[in-house]
Amino acid sequence: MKVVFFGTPEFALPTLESLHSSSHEVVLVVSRPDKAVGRRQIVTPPPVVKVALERGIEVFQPANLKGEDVATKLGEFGAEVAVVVAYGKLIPARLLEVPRYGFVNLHPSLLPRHRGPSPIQWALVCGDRATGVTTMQLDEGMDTGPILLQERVDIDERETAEILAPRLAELGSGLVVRTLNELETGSVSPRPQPTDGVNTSPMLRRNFAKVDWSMPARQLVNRLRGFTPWPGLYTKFRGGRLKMFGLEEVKPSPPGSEKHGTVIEATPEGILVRTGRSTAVRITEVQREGRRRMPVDAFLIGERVSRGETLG
RNA sequence: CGCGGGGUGGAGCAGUCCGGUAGCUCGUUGGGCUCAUAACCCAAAGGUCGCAGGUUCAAAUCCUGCCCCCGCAA
Repeated sequence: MKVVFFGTPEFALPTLESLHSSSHEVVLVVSRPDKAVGRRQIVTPPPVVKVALERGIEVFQPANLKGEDVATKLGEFGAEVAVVVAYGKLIPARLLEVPRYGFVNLHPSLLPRHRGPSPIQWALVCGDRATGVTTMQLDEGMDTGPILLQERVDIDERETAEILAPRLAELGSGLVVRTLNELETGSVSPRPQPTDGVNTSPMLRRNFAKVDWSMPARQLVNRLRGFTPWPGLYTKFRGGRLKMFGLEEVKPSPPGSEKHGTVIEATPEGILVRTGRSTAVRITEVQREGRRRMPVDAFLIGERVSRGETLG
């Protein structure tokens, strides 16, 4: 099939690559405009654009999809199907009818769970033991379209979004190719999403990174897993930010009734901090502003932290 | 030119404003104490103070340029 690919960040790369080397033909890549990126604010094309150009695929980066030219473009390139993987903007309903096979979307969750913009992260934050990838037919709603294929994976207890995302990207790339194959042969048909277990999660925000020590330990650990590498998790420490990279639940919970965020103990093993519902966490890896990331024993040599000090 | 912090023995930091023999904690090595120890005591080794240039009698410290790391913001 002639495919128009909509995608922007790294997550979309495996699917683009898989399609490119499949029996289908990627005739056009639609991506978001270049933007200023990094510490120096250098205007850079999205990952998908870089790869598309390397593969000699035509690229289109409209500021928005509302204009007439997008539908025209799809027609021009003879698109039979559009594949959307983390494009970054809602596809206007008007466009959905243009390709014969419509728009196929890869969504990295087991829909209808974790609809919305950051399903991988929220699966971790929620402490899910499994997640997956879903291909679906886009409709005018937000991740509400009928399901085509779905594949489930277990989540490792220590896994972070940084590890899980590429795993799902890889898994999803295969699923997308399979979906197109089956659409072509007519061996798959869209079925409506179950009405049970619907759940929509919000976009991750920068301010989620500030730790709320009144949350129970387990939840904080899960948030760190989901928020790695972005937006991360930090607390206030002596007037600056202290990013946390290693966090574990302390079990059994040490007794005591300190206020949330109080240091119970600081040893080379870690900084024990009181958290919600009488739980506690152990911080094992940190990074101060302007400093390098380091294990907590190294941190404690330069910064004397003692019991009773409060964080946050 | 988006804002800002940092680069000092193996590790983490202080010293830089107000130039004048490089310091702290940890680690390492040797010795001691001890039934014993990751604990304690004593001693030692280990540094072109990111790189280059400049000012000065004298530069980690002041000036200029460059490299690298990081926080914020996007």
